[in-house]
Parts: sequence; structure tokens; C-alpha cells
Amino acid sequence: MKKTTIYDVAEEAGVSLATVSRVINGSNVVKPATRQKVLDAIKKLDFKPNQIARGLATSKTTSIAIVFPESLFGHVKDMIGGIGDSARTLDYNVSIYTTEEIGDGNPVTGVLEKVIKSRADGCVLFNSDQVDREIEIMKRYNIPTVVIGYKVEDDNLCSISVDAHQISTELTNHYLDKGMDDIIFVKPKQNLVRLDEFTQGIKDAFAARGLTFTDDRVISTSTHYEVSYPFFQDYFKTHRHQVIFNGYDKEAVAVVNAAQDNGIKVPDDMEVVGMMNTSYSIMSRPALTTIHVPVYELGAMAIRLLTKMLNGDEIEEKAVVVGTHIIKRNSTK
Amino acid sequence: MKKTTIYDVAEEAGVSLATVSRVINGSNVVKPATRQKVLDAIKKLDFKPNQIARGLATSKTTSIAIVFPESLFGHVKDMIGGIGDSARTLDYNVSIYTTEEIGDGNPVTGVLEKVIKSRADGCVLFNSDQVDREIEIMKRYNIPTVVIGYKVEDDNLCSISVDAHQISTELTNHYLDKGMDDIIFVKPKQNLVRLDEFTQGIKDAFAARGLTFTDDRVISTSTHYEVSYPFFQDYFKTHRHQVIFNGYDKEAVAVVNAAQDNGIKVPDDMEVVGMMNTSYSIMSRPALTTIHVPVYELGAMAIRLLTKMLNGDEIEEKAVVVGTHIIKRNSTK
DNA sequence: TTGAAAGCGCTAACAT
DNA sequence: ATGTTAGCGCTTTCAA
Repeated sequence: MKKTTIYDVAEEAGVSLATVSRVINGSNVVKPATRQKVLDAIKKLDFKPNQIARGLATSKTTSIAIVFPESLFGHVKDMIGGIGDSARTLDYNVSIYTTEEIGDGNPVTGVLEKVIKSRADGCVLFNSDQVDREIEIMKRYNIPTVVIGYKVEDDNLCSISVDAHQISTELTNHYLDKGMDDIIFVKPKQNLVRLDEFTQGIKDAFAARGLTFTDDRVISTSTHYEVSYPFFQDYFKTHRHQVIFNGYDKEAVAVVNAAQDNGIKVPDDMEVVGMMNTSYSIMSRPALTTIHVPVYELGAMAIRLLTKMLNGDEIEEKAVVVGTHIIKRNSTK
Repeated sequence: MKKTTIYDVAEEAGVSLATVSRVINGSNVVKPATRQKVLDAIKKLDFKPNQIARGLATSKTTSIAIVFPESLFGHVKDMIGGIGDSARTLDYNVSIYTTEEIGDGNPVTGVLEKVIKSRADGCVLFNSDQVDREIEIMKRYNIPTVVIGYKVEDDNLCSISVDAHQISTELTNHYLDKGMDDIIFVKPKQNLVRLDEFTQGIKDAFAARGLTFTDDRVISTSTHYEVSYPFFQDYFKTHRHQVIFNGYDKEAVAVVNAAQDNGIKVPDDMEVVGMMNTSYSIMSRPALTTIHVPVYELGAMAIRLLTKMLNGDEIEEKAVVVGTHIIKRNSTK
């Protein structure tokens, strides 16, 4: 069954294909009567313009590529609402491209190659340990890109990020003020938020008081609860601390549960702070104090920024830094 | 900066564009020496074939559309690993199309219209209260489609689902055997698993013993913990039950937490069963007994089925029903 | 083994 | 206000 084309519609309506094209593209030079004939023909033949052909003719695909490593999916998921809503409103499709963790040789260039071939109008990248290389590639091919979670700015390149350093110094100072300096930072491999900056913020807060936050106070961990929980279950058999910062709520829940299983009362014996303010944080008992990052908005802003670039609109701020704040719940005093 | 095309490569290599096309498509009639010249030119010019042009010429986009309502995103998320991995392996791109909950008039046809215009090679749909209409549309446009969570089969139409009726009768019988018939089913609006069938399974199990499971034992609820938790927090002030089945782990956590806040011990005073075996179920205290649904595999199978349809391969089973089982944890005895 | 040319379905000058 | 025509960048016969 052959798909109906603009030619079929033109014939049915008794006009040229150019007129049909004008009607479907909303040109206002078409005589109302003619327009109606065309509209009728479109309806009768149930014609749906081929976006691929249009894309070839206009060099526009109205599609945006979202590229991220699988491990960041949890974050992207929370953001996809904002991305999807904005994209839908602005009439863009979103295609997702994930990079596998354990890639065959060169996962980054592999997936970006697909993006380039797909001729996506624009691209959204996420902070990851590969992000610099990714940015490099997108710049080389001159594809308008916005990066989420990593501050950069350039031609055809915007970013939306969070001031991780600021929030971690604030948090650290809060405890240092209370004389609590037995702090541990549980750091997952990847996060939307720059965990290296977060770590640096802690160190700087310590340093400002003549103290040092040593690297052995940073515990690297998996974001799989199945892995992190047993780890901490074991860890707390032999360790006690005053405060645990976490790079992601999921690990914070593992810490809370494992601590309590070892008779450590949260928050009385130990305080725990999560990150991202995901639903994990409210489902945990006690509910987690956590750093709120407005992920939905991050996604929505990314698409808006991107479409501005695509439209050649003026962009006042190309490297947007959004604020975060701490949500106080029951895992801290 | 003009993108380099197949013509540029042809000129650089001193051959015709047909030869270049043969090289990039792996035709084996090209003389090795010629092939090498072309390969060199491709490398030198950093040529990436335009997938849009190719799509127009071949009527294939190598892209698959995934369509689902926002509220199902939690489920799709768990599945996207499987979808993404399979799609990547089989060299398809996936485009996601979400329908907004509170649509302007006709969300379904709106979003599917985009899918049709995009000329996606195939489409993945999910069980939802709109799925019948969606299927209808895909059939009309003859787009190979696989539906996840809803059993159907037709030309160009496969499905992968779960036998909800079977699992709910099994579960119900387990409690009925123990003489526990004070059962409540907490039912969210949408789930990948057909909750109507699940409900029917409970009813049938009751009926088989001359009992009735009345409709007032089905509590409809939101999947937002922020909504469901306060609801149950209040509910358990005046209600006690022996067993609570839940249509999704998230609500089960709300039930567990709210019950415990009201002094109801889980599982001693009340048993709670979740559904889907998400990470919520292991993070809950006590950890949830839940119905395991192999979502990753569901996603992977969907893509494999779809690509078989696209390749015209033989499909032995067009309406696959996958098994589920109950994972026993500490929210039941 | 390679090249020439038609065509995929549409848009966008340019004519009329 | 409408029609004609030349692309968009590729694939795929058909010839050579």
C-alpha cells in the first residue's frame, strides 16, 4: 500500500504540488477557496507529510538528540519530563542515544557518529567523565549543543549547571560551625552535579578553618543499591562517623538503612544528607535531608536554550548556573 | 560551513558517486584499490553520510518510535535499558514520544501523528487506557508495532505481556489458604501490567471458594508518593487489614510507611505485597515482597520482535506472554 | 567493476 | 494567487 504523497493531494485537489506545500506550511498567500479544496483532499486521502523528505529539502529535522551514559539514566529520567514537555511545545522530537558503560573501544565517538548522521538539529549532553570529548566533537561538526551539569560556553554551545562548590561549602560550614568535622563523602561514579567540585567545596571549607579534609574521607561507591547497601552494612560494623554526605539519594538510603541495621541511630548518632531530592529521599525512613536540584527545570531550560540557538535568537546568558538549596527532613538534626 | 556530501567524496577519490555509495554500503563488487581510494577520501573529508537523504532514498529511517503517557515513564525507564541495548545492537535509533496526561483535546492522535510523519520504521506502544485507540491508528497506517503489557496480535502487530490474572489468583489463593480474606488492592491509574486483569484474578479466586471480593476493596491511588503517603497515613487511623496488594511498589512503600506510622507492624499485623520488583522494593524497610516483572527483558524482546517484523522474519509467537513470580522479602510472613 | 541517470517527497526560488 | 522547476543527498536500476 503506497503512502499518499503531496502529488496525490495536488491531483485530487486539482492544483499544483506547490500550492499543497503552501497550504500545509500555512502560507497565507493561498486563496481561501483553493486552500479549502486542498484541505479537503488532504482529509480525504488522509495525507501525512513525510518529515524525512521535508528534512532533506529544508536541512531541518525538527529533532533533538539527547546523549547520555546509561548510568546517568536515573537523572535523565527525572529531567525527561521537562525535556519532553518543552520539546513537545516547541514541536521538536527527541531521540535518545545512550552510551554503554563498558564500551567496545570507543563508545563516545560511536554514539555521536549516529547523532551526526541523523542530522539532529541540536543536541543535549550531560556531565560525565567523557563530556569534554563529546563537546569537542559537537563543536567540530558545528551542532548546536547544550550541556547539562557542566559549565561551558562557546559558539553554538550553552550550558546549564549547578554550583556544586557553593552548596558543599555551605553544607560543610554548617557542620563545622557545630564542631562536627568527622564528615564522610560518599561519591558515586557519575552524577549530573559535578562531584569533583563538590569535594573541592568541602576541602575549601575545611581549609578555611585550618583543617584538612583528607581524600580517604571520600568513599567511592556504586549507585546500585544491591551493591552499596551490603558495602555499608559491612562498613558500619567497624566505622562510626558524625556526618555522611552523599552524591546521590540512592546511596544515602543505603547508608541510612545500613547504619540503622548496625544500631546507629539516624540522625541522633549520625546525620545523613542526600543529593538531588529524588523520590527516594521522601520514601526513606527517616526521610532524607537532601540537596534539591531542580531537574525538571534543568531539562526544560535546556530545550529552550537549544531552540533559541536554533532560531538564532539572542541569548542573554549562555552558561546558566541554577541555584540549589537544602531540604531539611529527618535524617539530620 | 557546508557539510561534505557524497559528491565531494566522489570528486576527491576520482570516482562516481555510485561507487562511493557502494563503498559506504559495503557492496562487495568494488575493486579493493578503488575502495581504498574512497575510504581515504572519506577519512580525509571526514564524511558522515546523511541519514535523512538515505532515509528518503530507501524509505527506511532506522528509527523506532517509543510512545507512552508520562505517567508510565517510571516503567519505561526500567525498560529503556533493554530497549536501548537491543536497539543499539541492531542499529536502530529510538525516538521517544510522550503523551501528556491532561491533553488538549486529543493527545493520542496528536502524538501518533508525529510518529507517522516521522516515518519511523516501527513503533512500541505500552498498555494504557488509550492503547486500543493507539493500536487502531498504527494498524491504519500499517506501521509495524509491538505493544508491551497488553495482549494483542494481528498483521504487523505483536505484543509482549504478563499474565496478571494468573499471578493474582496465585497470590490470593496463598492468603485464602491461610484463612486470610481481609485483602485490599491498592490500584494506581496506570501500570504496564493490566490491573483490571489482576483485579479479576482476585475476584475469581474468591469466587472459587464461594466468597466475593467486593469493589470497595479496590482503592484507587496516585503513584505520587507525596499524595499516596498522606492518604494512607490518614486511612490507617481508622482501618486495619490483613493483607494489602499493590499495583506498584511505590504505593506499597507508602502503605508500609503509613501503616508503621500508625503502629501497624509489617508483616506481623499486616502483610504488604508490591508489584514490579523495582529498586523501591529493596530500599523499603522492611523490604517488600513483590511481584517480579522482567522489565529489562520486556524491552529487549520488544525491540527484537519489532526488528523481526521489519526484516520480514518468521515470528513463531506473535503474542508473547512472559512469566512472573513472587519475590519473598520481609513485608510478608 | 564502474558510471549515468532516475527517483525518494518535499521546499523554495522564480515565472506567470 | 498559482504553477514550474531545480535542488536536498542519497540509493538503485540499467548500461557500459
